[in-house]
Amino acid sequence: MASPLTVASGSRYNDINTFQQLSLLHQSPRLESSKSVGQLKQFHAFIIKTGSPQHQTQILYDKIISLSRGNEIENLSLQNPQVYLYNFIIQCLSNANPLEAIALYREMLIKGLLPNTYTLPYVLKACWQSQSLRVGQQVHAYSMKTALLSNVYVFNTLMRLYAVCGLIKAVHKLFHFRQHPQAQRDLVSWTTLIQAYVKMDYPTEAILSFFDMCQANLRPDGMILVIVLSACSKLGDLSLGIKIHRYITDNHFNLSPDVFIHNALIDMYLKCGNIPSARKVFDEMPVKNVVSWNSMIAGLTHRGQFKEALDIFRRMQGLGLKPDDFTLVCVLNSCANIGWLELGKWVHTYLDKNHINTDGFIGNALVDMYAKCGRIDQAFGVFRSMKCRDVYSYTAMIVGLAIHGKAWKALDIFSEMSQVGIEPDEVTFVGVLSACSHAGLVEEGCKHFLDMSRVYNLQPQTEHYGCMVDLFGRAGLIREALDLIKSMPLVPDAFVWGALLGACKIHAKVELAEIVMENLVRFEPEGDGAYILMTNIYSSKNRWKEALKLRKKMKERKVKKTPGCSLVEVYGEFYEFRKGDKSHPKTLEIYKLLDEIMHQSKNHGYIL
DNA sequence: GTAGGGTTAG
Repeated sequence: MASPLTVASGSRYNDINTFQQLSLLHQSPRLESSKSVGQLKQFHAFIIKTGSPQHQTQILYDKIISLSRGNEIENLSLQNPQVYLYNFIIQCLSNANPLEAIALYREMLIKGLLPNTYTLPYVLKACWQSQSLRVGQQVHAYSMKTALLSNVYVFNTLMRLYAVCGLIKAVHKLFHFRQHPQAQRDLVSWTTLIQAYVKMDYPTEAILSFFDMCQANLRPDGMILVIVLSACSKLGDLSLGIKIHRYITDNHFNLSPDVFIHNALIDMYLKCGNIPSARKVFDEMPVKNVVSWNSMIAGLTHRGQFKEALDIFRRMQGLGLKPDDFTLVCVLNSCANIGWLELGKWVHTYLDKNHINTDGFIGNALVDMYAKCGRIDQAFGVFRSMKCRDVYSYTAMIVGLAIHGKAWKALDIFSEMSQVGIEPDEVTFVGVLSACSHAGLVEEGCKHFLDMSRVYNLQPQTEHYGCMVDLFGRAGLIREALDLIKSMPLVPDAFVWGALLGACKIHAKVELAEIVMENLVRFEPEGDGAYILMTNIYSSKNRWKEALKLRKKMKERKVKKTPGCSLVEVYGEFYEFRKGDKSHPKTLEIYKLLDEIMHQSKNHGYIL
């Protein structure tokens, strides 16, 4: 006779295959009249098979509780009907109501029922869902006492608990613990270990474990290769990535249509800086999904290829594919970087039209886009309309206000941030300090710089020292700027020396500039900024000989001057202009208009 | 009836 569990995939319920029908089923009296565990099992299997939404399992749970209070349980032929029912209910609740699931597990123990290898994985899942690590550790102890830990499902789920809680040492210890060698380790155990390393930012350990796994004669599957590729991405190790790619192609475990592998390859090639290979995988993959497009767009954005990223987005739209949150965040990021306000506004309208929630990533990206595209008021509007604001939202707003020279407003937002209890991070302080420096707020800048370590336990990095040097330098406090550099616990880098050289230019400190210049060239031998700035300093003092000498030195050292470039977008078309550029067909009209703007600016009192 | 996958920000 067939087991009742096979019925769900058999003939009896084949006609029921949608959630709507499932929901009707729950409202029908059929379940109420289920008087045997056999029928319950059928429903159970059915619900698991169809992935019923949580509110429906809640309905089922209530019904089962009422059933189990009846006498039917006593008449059942199952070995352990009560444990079975508890397992089932705990499983149903482990997502939607994990604390209740844990309470039921405790109830089982109090009643003297023995949890089995099915119970513990569900309870452990409830533990990470409800962040109940302590309970998880109790389950760990119980599993050792009862030898249930030797079951590979219990073992793997326990590893996952520690991985989800970020306890990488506990994951490692559990995996390698020699005192319970009876614990089986399968491909899932290795996957959990390797993924935990990747998630916790230990990509080298992930790769080493992968090699250990291969040594142990386990054959990797598609899932583990995806994780290993993401470790290569994190390492930026192209040659390793290529080796894994070759391994996949040579062994092609029927993986050729695996969209996950292809997406991971695209991400790996882009993060490792090989754009042509990423494009090749993308163009040749047989099946693409939205993540394939997102990986391309995100990867190109990450590499600073904003126009190319938006070209991919246009191709996606041309094919009528629907973008998701990831796509739109990347698109907004590219818009922010090239100043394409019109496309950014289009994304905003799209979000409104499709009733997409602008909290979280999307809202933060909108704030950043508007601020960087020069629309600080709109940025502020979006910021205020967000129901949930996090450290990223506040930072985007503060940095935006700093760029626009609205220092006091930036400081207001910063104090609002601490009032609502959101902790600033290092980037927030870059915004705060640069706001102070642009507005010449020396006292406020010093206070916030000291607060970083005193109040927020954040160690200033070279960017923060750079901001402070800039702040002192602009205010003419060269002595203070020099003292700060001398007191630095870090080696001053190009950011710091560059700020000081800028100050030398403003205040015409030629001798100091010469010393700073030497330092700066040591850090950035290929950079042209220091040479240009220094040449300008000599020229401003009419020391033409030195200026010429420096230009000659630049030539000798083969330092090339990067031409300044402006990017203007008109109706979706981009126009690039370089110094003295006369390549545009409407050059005459453009220069005429520029002259007019210069003239009017001078009339309004601007010094050009 | 149980466990493991890729892409996003300042």
